[in-house]
Amino acid sequence: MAKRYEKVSEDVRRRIESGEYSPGDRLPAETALAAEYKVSLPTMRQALAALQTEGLIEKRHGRGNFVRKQRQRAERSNLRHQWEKNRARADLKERSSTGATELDTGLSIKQLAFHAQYERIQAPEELATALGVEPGTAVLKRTYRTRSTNEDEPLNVARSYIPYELAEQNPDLLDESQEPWPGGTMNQLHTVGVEVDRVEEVITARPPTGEEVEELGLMAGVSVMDVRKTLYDISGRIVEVADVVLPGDRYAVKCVTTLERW
Amino acid sequence: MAKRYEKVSEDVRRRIESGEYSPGDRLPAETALAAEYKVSLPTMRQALAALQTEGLIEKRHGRGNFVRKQRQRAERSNLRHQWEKNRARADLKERSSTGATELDTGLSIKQLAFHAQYERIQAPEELATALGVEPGTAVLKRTYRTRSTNEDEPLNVARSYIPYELAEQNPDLLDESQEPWPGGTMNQLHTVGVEVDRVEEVITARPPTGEEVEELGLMAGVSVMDVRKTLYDISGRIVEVADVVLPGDRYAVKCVTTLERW
DNA sequence: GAGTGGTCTAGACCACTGT
DNA sequence: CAGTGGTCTAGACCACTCC
Repeated sequence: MAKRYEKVSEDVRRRIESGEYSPGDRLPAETALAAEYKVSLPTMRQALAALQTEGLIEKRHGRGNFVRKQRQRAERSNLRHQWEKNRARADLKERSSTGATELDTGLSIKQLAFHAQYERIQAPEELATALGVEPGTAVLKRTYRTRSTNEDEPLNVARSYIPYELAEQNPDLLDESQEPWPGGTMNQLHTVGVEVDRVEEVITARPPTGEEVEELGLMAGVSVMDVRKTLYDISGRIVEVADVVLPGDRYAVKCVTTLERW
Repeated sequence: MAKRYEKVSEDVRRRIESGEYSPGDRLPAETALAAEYKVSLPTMRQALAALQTEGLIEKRHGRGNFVRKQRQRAERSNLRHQWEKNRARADLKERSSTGATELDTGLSIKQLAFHAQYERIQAPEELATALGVEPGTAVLKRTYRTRSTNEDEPLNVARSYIPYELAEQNPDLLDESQEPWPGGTMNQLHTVGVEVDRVEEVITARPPTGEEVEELGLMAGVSVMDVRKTLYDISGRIVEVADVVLPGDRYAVKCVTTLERW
């Protein structure tokens, strides 16, 4: 009943969990393992691929198979929205001091490299629905890439969409060279008279696309979280929709809900 | 530069996205595709495996490879907590009418099959930290499995942990035959004098373990979300910790944050 | 039983890593 | 250069699904 590669991967898993190999250790070469378990090389590789998918080992071309270390996760809490709103009306000096991503990661502003790209697009079907506008409406699309300068691995990619009609009320908002904008989106919206009332975030999980594996430097066998954030102003109008892609092994999303008292 | 299996999977992806094959359609047999692309069968299979990992196709043993349909997602909103708290003090009739999972899925209470299992355990290290108690403290562990009676696929698995000291104040809370408890955990806690003040949920994403693939009937190439929920009462004490595993292709987690007004 | 995908083998050759 | 994993082949045989 049990397939050979399953038996093999079970045994290797057992050996890792028993501590015979610790996080960071290199496993014996695939040829050596194949000989030890008396299976062909492709079968051995299938067994190891299963462990990689589970996130237990990490394959490094030309170097070996390594027991994976548990990474420390950055935590992205929804409390950041109140924090950001509070800062939206603060003075320039305070707004410049730190941003929301630094809050998540615990890194200082100098350890984060930041790249923004602006574009004027016409809203396709799905986006128009999300923004509550007619398809084809002009929208300011902003693409952000955040990297840590220590590790060269990127942290996340975000795409933000704002009705063009809203953004053009302040020409500075159309200029990508102003990034990183001190005080973030909440301050930007404040400059065009918008007060944000409610933030809705919808989180889903899926395997990364091949493109994202490249872009985010992901290991095979890692999931990503899609976070779609929708900002409503105090009149109930949607003022921003943003899609953030977070590596599943490096991020946790925290959602704090305070309940009404009895 | 480009590997053959990548070229092949790219082309098949293009053909699917162009609409040559629609969701639900069967692709040609692997042997036929291998011949068409002039690659060996294993290479063809590697190309298809990549598309499976991306969630684009679904392999069905003995039947063929099918273009995957986008499933409808159940949405698990944090508004459910306020909703549940409001019902915790309602009368039995109202509490019995429907529960939080029905709220998420839009299914009626009769379409959901429910299985609960209770256990008294001693808190291991990690759990003790999460509950804010000493390791070894007695804890009531409750395992819930929810299935839809239409589709035979299970919806989710949840494990809940409550300090035993708290649960034993009401003997009914120790009896698994009382499940499904009308009014849910918030009502259960209410019977021992606890008012919940704050809910914290931490969401992470990862590939499923082999066990979960079995248990939740997942396809290979699907991610799962781990939701760790922590309930605080009005004195700041932790009264429940729960771990929920949600299939990434069938669930979305929604987090609504209402901000203070200027 | 015919057709499909799943497992497994034995071995060739390529690409990356470190010395 | 030696050692390691990555790609690819050609083909045998097994397991599942449907008619």
